[in-house]
Amino acid sequence: MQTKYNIVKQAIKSQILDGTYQPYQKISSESELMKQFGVSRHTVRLAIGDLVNQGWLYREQGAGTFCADRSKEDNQHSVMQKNIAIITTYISDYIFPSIIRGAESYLSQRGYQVSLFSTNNDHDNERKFLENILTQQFDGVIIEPTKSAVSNPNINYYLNLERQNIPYLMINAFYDELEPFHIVMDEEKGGFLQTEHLIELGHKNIIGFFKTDDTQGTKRMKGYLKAHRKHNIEISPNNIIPYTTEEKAEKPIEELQKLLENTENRPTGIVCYNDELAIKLLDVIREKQLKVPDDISMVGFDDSFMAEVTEVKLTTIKHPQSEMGELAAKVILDMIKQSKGSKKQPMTENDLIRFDPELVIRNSTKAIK
Amino acid sequence: MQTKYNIVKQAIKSQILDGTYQPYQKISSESELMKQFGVSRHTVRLAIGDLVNQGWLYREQGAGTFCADRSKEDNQHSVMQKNIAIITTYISDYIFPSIIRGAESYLSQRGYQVSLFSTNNDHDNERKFLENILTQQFDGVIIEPTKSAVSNPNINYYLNLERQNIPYLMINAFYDELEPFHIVMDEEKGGFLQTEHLIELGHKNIIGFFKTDDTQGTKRMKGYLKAHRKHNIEISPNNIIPYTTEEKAEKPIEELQKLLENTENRPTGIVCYNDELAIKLLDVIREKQLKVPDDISMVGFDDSFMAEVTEVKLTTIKHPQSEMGELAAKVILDMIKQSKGSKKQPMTENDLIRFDPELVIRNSTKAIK
DNA sequence: CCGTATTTGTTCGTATGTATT
DNA sequence: CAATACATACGAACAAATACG
Repeated sequence: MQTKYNIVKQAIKSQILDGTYQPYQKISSESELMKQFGVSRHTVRLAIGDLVNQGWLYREQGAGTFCADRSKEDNQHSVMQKNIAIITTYISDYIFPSIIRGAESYLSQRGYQVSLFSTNNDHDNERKFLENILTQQFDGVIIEPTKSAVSNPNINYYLNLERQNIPYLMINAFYDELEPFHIVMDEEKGGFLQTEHLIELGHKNIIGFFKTDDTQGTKRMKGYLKAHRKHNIEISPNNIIPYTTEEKAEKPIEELQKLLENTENRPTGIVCYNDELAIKLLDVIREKQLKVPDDISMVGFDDSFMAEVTEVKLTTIKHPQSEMGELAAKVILDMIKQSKGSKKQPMTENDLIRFDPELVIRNSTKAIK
Repeated sequence: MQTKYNIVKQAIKSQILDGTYQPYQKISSESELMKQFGVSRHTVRLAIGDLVNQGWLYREQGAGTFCADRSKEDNQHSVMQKNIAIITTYISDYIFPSIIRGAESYLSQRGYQVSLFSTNNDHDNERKFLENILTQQFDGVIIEPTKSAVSNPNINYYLNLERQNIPYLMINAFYDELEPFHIVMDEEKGGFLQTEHLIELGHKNIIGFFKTDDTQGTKRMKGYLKAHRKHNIEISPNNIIPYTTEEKAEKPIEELQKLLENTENRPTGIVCYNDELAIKLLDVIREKQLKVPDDISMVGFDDSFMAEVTEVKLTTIKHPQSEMGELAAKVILDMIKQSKGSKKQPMTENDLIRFDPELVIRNSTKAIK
């Protein structure tokens, strides 16, 4: 017991216990302790190392060694695995697997474990998962909001996450009421680019298909309207076709069939909510013996693998997919670090990262004759 | 993570997890480890120190360092959440998201939490995840084997899962040496059906593209050969084109381009490893101004959404995807129940479930003139 | 039981790298 | 950019406990 490092250890521990060092307060640096106790640096490090392992102190490279806060010493976190939860709407949706991949690979390389939850766009499921996450020890949560355009009944659960100091961030969309940290695309600009591209090619009769139960769809629609206004093109209300998740399998197809039967005033351009829909509508157009892009131009959204799968390579908007996932992973780890670093950052500036959309021109669009 | 002491640490931990070191067994002495890893004693002691702190080892002065017994470790597991791990090769691969969805929805409805790991078809990653799973408290594991056709260096980890009484099952393929419970398709029959379909349509010159670093590919190839033999059709060795995961982006495309240049003896049928490849090869055929199915018939595999995405709707083999995931989830829960029910079932009968493949005929195949 | 070799424990010195302020 | 503080790594020495012939 009379080892030098043990003496140093006891001395430091005493100072913690008698309140000389308060939680989050910096203790003497290693070189100061060397002088104080007249021992080598190695000995000091041994002493501090033991105290760190026992949860009395924590070290920060470049900054110093600090007194830990043992007041909220819930569980045995020291040995616990680091856990991140990802809540998505649809696991097998064609975009989200890539986002998950980006996040999973970044996180697992850093020793985090990723748990996956899929709401199937149902608020009840979302609630169940949030309860789950609150009950357990998750270090952070990445959420793709369920039905982001309609009001969310689970707001309280998110507020509870904040209260429990569990960082979360939203991806693709976010609930307005919460003003959470979020990573999204500039959807409105995306919709604008889609539409303006067609307008610049001379199209005037442009149909827009938008899924309007998430904010992505409503914002893309806004961009569609904006492009029309900017170029002083009149919009027929019939040219906007909104649909919900439940209707997505049928309604857009039926509506397009109706529109194409009207031979005299047939639309020449189509703005699609995403590539998936574009591919489906392509089939409708083929059935009517029409050609893309000769008879009708169409623009997709997401630049998913689907864009290059058919004989018609889609003009579309680039979605950063896996980079977005990786960034989300990076940001959530930052947030975790900050939330553990004592005082909360006031989050003054814009709590968001917005990706700029980019038009990828392939051959589903063509200038009008 | 690439610090020397961390390398030593991981190496020792691996040997604990793969069973090289059993509880209470003495590990190499510090001086031996110094020689083994070519590092200083200080570094070795750092590594061992960490592992001691984490409860993997314990030291006895004068005697040595020993492997700890973690089996009867405290834990309030009874209150713990139920956890299932899923290890896949590629998260965003076009089939696997559906399988995961099936499993996730079944498991989460029953209060289990699903953790996801993606190996990117790399054995090192697989090992890392297995170590992870062994370290924590998982109730069961669903695994899509990485590079199932080549011998697996992580067998010891699977054996350790058994030793720790953690049930696991394999999906899509399995490692032969382990004889694990597994859920697969009858891949050979699938390959047979693909090929026989073309033969019955009068095709004789049929190219087969097979990814041969997983067992699915080699078995489908076997079916391809069997169909030829059954119908007494000679096989040119040049008609079989094997490729590995690493080559999949280039080799099949280049090989097909070469084959199509040979105008006098052009193949009339193509059997594809999967729909994804079929779609890619379709592009090659289009470039050569040839038509599917008029000039060339092709058969895909998996009946994924890709099969109906182009103007040519693929004839393909139906893959049960999400049902397979759900079944895997069901079975793993059964296995967990059994493993907790004291005595092990002898697993007498066939420890497997095999899905029967089914041909889906669309319009990428046509009788030869 | 003794003595010696082995093995871990403690301590010092030195040097270089990397993160923070 | 420079100074500061912790992180990693090498080398050396002696102490204390243990194993074993």
